[in-house]
Amino acid sequence: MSDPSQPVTRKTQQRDAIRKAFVDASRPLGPQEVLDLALESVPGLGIATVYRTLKKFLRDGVLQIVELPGAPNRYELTGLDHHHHFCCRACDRVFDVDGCPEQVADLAPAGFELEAHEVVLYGVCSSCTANG
Amino acid sequence: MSDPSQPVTRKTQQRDAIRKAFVDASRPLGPQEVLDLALESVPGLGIATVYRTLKKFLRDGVLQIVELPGAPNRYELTGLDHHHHFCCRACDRVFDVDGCPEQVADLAPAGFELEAHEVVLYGVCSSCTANG
DNA sequence: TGAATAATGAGAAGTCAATATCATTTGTGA
DNA sequence: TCACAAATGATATTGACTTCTCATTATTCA
Repeated sequence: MSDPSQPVTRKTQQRDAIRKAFVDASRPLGPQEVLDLALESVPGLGIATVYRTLKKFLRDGVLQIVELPGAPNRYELTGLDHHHHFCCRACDRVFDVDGCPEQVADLAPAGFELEAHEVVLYGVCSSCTANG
Repeated sequence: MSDPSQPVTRKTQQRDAIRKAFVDASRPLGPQEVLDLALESVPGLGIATVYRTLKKFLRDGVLQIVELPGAPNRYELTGLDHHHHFCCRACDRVFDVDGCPEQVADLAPAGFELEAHEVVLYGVCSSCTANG
């Protein structure tokens, strides 16, 4: 479990706050969003620590990257069921979407080896629809 | 047809070569790919001209942007039928994929307004499969 | 509690795609 | 052919996101 090439991990307020941000949000978060949310728990938290922690959580398998077209990377907790994402064009937040169109696997041209796929929905989320 | 806010458009070797690159390739191209392909027609072509021309072609409706997760923008000719894209992880080229999973429209959560969607396939293209 | 050292915060520095600058070249209509 | 202005090529610059540096702080365990 311990990797001798990595220093011993300590438990810190900052890391707890960052982990908590993901658990509470239940949606993919970008670095700035993580900072904004975690600042509520740890005033003074810096963006550098957010980036460092995201990187560490990736290494540790706590988080995984969510890449979206034309947008900076988001991060989400690992271990979720296969799902896709909805980007709200009004608030720029990203939400999880359950399910997956089965025919996706049939789209690949003949002779192409399909290894993975992404489905990204765009529109307006329910809270923006209500408030907008 | 002519926009008085824009200078008179001239016909140049460079623009012809860039347009030709898209027609010949029949797939989305990134700026560097465009440069590489168009250099065969116009030695000395610069990357700045490629960017300028892509922007102009976007304004003119000749090209449209293809945004892909975690990758720089590609561009493709407008007027194609609705389609999606396949990214080859070996050669990093992007190919068009005909068709669309119909159930995509059903994925959006209740209360969310779906306006558009993207489907991106990842894998190995046929030529890389053959040569790899 | 105290030494060792991991972690942090602030700001500098790096990356990389995309844009701006400017002297030179080239296309176009007269 | 000429004169004007659009277009180009080389390069500097921007802008955003991310990483690095280093002095300081905080955690851990003997």
